[in-house]
Amino acid sequence: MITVFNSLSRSKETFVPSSKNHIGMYLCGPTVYSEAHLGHGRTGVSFDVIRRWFEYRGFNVRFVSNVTDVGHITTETDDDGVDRIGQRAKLEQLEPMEIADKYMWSYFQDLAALGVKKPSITPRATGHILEQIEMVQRLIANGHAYERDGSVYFRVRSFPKYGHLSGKKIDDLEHGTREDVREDKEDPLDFALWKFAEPEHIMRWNSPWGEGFPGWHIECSAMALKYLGENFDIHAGGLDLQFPHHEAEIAQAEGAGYAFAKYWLHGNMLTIGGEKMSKSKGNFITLADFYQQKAEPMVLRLAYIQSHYRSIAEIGDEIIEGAKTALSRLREVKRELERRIPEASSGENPSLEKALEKAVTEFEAALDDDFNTPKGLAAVFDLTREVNTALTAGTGRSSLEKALNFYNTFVGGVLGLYHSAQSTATDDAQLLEGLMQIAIEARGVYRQNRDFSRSDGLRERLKSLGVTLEDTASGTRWKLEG
RNA sequence: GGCGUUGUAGCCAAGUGGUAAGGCAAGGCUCUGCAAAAGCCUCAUCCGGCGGUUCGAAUCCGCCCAACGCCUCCA
Repeated sequence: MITVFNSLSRSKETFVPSSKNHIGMYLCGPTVYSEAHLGHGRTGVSFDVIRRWFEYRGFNVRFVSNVTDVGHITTETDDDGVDRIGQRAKLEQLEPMEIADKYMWSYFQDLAALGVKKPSITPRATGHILEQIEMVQRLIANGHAYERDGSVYFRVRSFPKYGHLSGKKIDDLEHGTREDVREDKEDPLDFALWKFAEPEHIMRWNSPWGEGFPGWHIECSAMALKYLGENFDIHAGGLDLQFPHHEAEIAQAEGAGYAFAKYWLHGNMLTIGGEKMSKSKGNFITLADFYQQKAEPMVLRLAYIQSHYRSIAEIGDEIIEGAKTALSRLREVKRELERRIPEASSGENPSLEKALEKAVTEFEAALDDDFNTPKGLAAVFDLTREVNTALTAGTGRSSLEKALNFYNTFVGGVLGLYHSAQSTATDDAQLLEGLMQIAIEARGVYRQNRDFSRSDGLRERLKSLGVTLEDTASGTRWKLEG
């Protein structure tokens, strides 16, 4: 039984899928007008693990995650509000669509490096203009929307549930709203479904209301309904999208007469120096820079997973350093299992069997409980100590095989921590292995002759190239980095 | 101003009524030619502060302090 924290009820609920073994899940993706940063990575990884957990539990997940490639206006109230994609296009002297494509692909690449699985479907807003127009028409017909000078607005007051998801009262909102509102709206709360395109606006489409472009919120409603149908299971996104984006999505979908998502999941933000990392604050670190300057992607993935997806997470250098060591521990135990299993004596190792049973039980309970990855990791590390002890004894092959299976299933399959970025070509890997054997043999001769200055010198030179040698009872082995 | 979240060891982070998981760092030890890896041991009488409820609270209630988030584009 899986329990999920549903933002709609603000409490943990038993997850009841809409059909026995199929789950529909929608995740709001980014607007692709600049490089993805650590925050995008966190949301990607959080919901990737959640998706993988559902799959582990036997569900077939249709995971839809969009990319927003229409440039939306920065502020609705401001006349000098700019279209971010258009602005960037001018800056880089490219077509708006070139900007969208450029950053969409870099986003995919940065997330793929983190081991985030591809969505089942990645719809783009510009590819669903018709669906959005149709939805706006339905909203007008239902009395939830109205047209003004080529723009169409959602009539927030016509949808009493507006504010439920984020726990906001419409009347409180109004007080906080700035007074410099566009006069063409009936109510300052109303939001745009379709915007009239000023002559200088490049991205524009024909519509029943003239040339314009869709509002930000409508794409997700339209695309989620198109690919997941009514009443799908999960709608997810960053907490910063809860209001107004998700609130608007619900209003649009239900206002148009459709049932919408049953569970709303929100991932929390990342902070840097105690402050939220965001594009608007400019205090972000891009994923690409992180990989280049700080650590490999898997270190970041582990750092993310070490905190719960609903908690605020601070990503500092100390955490990254810690994650490096912890990741290496998880990799080493798996490698050592693979090395030692062929030569281990057959049979079971009773204490390891017991530890395995405990680890599986605890890991499953942790992930079933609103995807508690830090708790799941604790179970993994507890087991790791037991496995290393068993490896020293070198007995119980069948137990060691079970342990290896644990790492592959949970650490690799569910947590996704064994994804390797460096896809060294097979030929190169074989060459490297061969060369290393020669180096190790040569050093072995020095060691046999007790010529330690030479053997240590060799080890140092390899170390400076990023190759570490370890002398063990069963011979010398090597690994890259660290 | 409105709504909300958080405060657990040097750092990160679970726990959320029954007496403090896990990771990193630090110190000691075992093994080893040395190193690394691995293992063992140590490392919060205490969970922002003050009161209250209870046989019993980090966990529930109240007040206070601090930080952060949303209310505007944002994962």
